[in-house]
Amino acid sequence: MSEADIIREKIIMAARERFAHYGYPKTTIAELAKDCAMSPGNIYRFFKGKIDIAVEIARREALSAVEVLESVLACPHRSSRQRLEEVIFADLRHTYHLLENQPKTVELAQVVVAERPQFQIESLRRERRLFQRILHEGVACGELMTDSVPATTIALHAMTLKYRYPQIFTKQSLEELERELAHVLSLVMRGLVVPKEGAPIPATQIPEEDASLTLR
Amino acid sequence: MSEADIIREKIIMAARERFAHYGYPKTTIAELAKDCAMSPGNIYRFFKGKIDIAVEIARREALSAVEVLESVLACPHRSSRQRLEEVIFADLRHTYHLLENQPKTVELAQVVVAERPQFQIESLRRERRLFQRILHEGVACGELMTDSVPATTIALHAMTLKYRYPQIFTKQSLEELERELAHVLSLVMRGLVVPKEGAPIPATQIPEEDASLTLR
DNA sequence: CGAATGAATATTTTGTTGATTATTCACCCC
DNA sequence: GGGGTGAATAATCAACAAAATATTCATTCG
Repeated sequence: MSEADIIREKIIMAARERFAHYGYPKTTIAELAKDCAMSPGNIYRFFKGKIDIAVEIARREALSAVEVLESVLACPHRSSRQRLEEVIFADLRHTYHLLENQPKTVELAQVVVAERPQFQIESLRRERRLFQRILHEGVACGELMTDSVPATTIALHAMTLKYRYPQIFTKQSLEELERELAHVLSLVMRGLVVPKEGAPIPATQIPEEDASLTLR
Repeated sequence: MSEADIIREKIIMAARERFAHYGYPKTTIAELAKDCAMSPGNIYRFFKGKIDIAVEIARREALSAVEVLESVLACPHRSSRQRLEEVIFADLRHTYHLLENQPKTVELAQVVVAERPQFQIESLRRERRLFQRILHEGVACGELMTDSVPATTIALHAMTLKYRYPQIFTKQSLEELERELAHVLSLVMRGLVVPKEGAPIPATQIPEEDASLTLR
């Protein structure tokens, strides 16, 4: 790691602290500079502007969130259906807890999205890719059936939109949202899962909160 | 209709005009009063406040929108599946066109919802009831299958959320949204429709724009 | 000469004031 | 006295000024 990268990290760490404690707008470049024992001007040798520091922090946050979700893929003894369901539930819980407990992190994300719409598009794309991989696997091993994996991915993603931005739409509690999501998934799975020997497709069960899937 | 009701109507009509032309915030009570050849104070004998005039207008708008959708119920020669699909497509198109062509109407709705959150809850409830009726019929006549009509209603409603507030989430064109919605509905219907004699459940076709289902 | 500074400038936010507008109410009219 | 008025008051908005902050860049430092 080059000298420059180390300084860059230092700035990011200082910003992470301040953004988390006081929020993005209340954090000034002058303060950040002081934290890093440098002049305000010097910050600009490492970042084009204040917003770019926020973008980098939000990008890492988003990447680590998807990585956690990806651990579901590696986990054996789970059907494709279970994987899909667990990923979607984990996502709901993660966002819900963020909204509840880390308002400053959410605020940061909102500022970044407002300034850089591309950021959200890419985050959503990453998540869709995860869905798509699970669907692909499921079709390959005969657990799932679909005409078109890409089309089903988009449909699945659109159908679960509400559970990706909870609280924005409703004031429902996490419990309500989970119950509702279970119904949504039950319905979807009836059209997606290959039935086993005449047995009907069972309803979705709300999975256990898995600590390893809970961020932070 | 009592004398008071007639005056009330006069105020509503005048407000409708002005709200549509100049928007809610730019319309003053004084102007409204002048339009109705009365004093500003007299308006308050018919409405508790300015916002209540907007609520009444929005309420009528919402009721007439649902009424138009209800005409699908009366229409014969259509399966329950078709009815559900047509209602959801009509809703998407209606909202999309509103957003595109009647920004002032949308603004009015936003003001009302901001001030009276209950308004939105009730509008959504009305729509859900419509879904529920179609589902009920479909189950009764053996076209649809579900464990629980109420649960499926809620699920269906949640899954199609994106198409009820298009443009708010994405910048997709109506054509894209319709294609996407068709995929969503295809997937859902596979879990909802009773198959006919071993024949697979066909994919959803994007219905014709039906002039009688297009408001205004 | 590249790295860093901090004063100078541009932009954004905040605060203040005056004007506009919503709402009330004491009073009038038929 | 029910139906209405319009001036008085309260609340909100808009325009502007002041302050704070982001960003730049000529200059200094090592």
